[in-house]
Amino acid sequence: MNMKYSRQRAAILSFLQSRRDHPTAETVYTNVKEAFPNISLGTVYRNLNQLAEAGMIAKHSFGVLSIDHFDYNTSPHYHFVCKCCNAVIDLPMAYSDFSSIDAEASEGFDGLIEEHRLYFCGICKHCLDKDSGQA
Amino acid sequence: MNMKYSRQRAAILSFLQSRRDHPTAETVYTNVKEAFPNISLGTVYRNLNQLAEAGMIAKHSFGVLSIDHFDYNTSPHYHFVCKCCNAVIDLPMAYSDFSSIDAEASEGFDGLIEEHRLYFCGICKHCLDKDSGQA
DNA sequence: ATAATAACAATAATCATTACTGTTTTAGTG
DNA sequence: CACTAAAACAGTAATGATTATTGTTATTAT
Repeated sequence: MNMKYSRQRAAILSFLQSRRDHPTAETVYTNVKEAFPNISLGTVYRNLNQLAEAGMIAKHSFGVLSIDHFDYNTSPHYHFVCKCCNAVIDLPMAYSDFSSIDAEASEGFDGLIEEHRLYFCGICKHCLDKDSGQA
Repeated sequence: MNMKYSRQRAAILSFLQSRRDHPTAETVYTNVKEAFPNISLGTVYRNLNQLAEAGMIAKHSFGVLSIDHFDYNTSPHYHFVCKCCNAVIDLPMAYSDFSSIDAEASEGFDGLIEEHRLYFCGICKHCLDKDSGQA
């Protein structure tokens, strides 16, 4: 589990830190490629997964999307996914508002509930404006 | 959009109806194969998606799982995913208990929230019993 | 019975992600 | 500072679930 420093990983982490829009591995790749022209997509995936496993970033897999998204913000919060442009957006709603949800779900259930996964779907502001202009 | 009858689709639907455990396309395939030995996996996928689009079954994609699951029960309800055996289990918790969650999430958010996706993760009864026996 | 079209089986293609291979970096030790 | 073991790299091949394509068969309405 010894994690050695690498300039590529530092660049990946620093890029993620600069973004609020939960980039995909592909997006990280094309951006970090500017500083490291022959970085490999596999390297990006490997480092993103390592960083996520170390708890330094978060990896979000939404059922409605086929691509994973990565987030520098590891504090628990909820997301919104636009079914129109597939954007992933942070919600202002506090995580603590639903902290009791696991206990509620446990009632009448035999297994051990450890966590919940919750996100919201709809149409983002940008797509709403765009579509109303077309109608 | 005209949907013609097919014995294969009827068999797929009838198999799903007989199960409460949200089978995967692969499981549907191997089971329907008994009555239709040369049915194709592509046929199973196509029909499952058609049935889901027609609202006759539900398709569940969980971010923690890489495989889709299909459900004859289309009434909205929540699920539990075992991180040990990957089983998908219905929860007794009523869907209506969280019907106001979309409105809560909308507060302070610009876009249009149309639905939420919620499921729970942990360890199922079966795996809990199995693991305690090993320790 | 016929003809239009949906569905089929078989197979190839897609796409995100992971695994493999031989080389290069890193970091700890003398 | 050289040396060495382990980790990381670039490049590329493989994986696995799902979707698309193709030529044939089944369904349904006239």
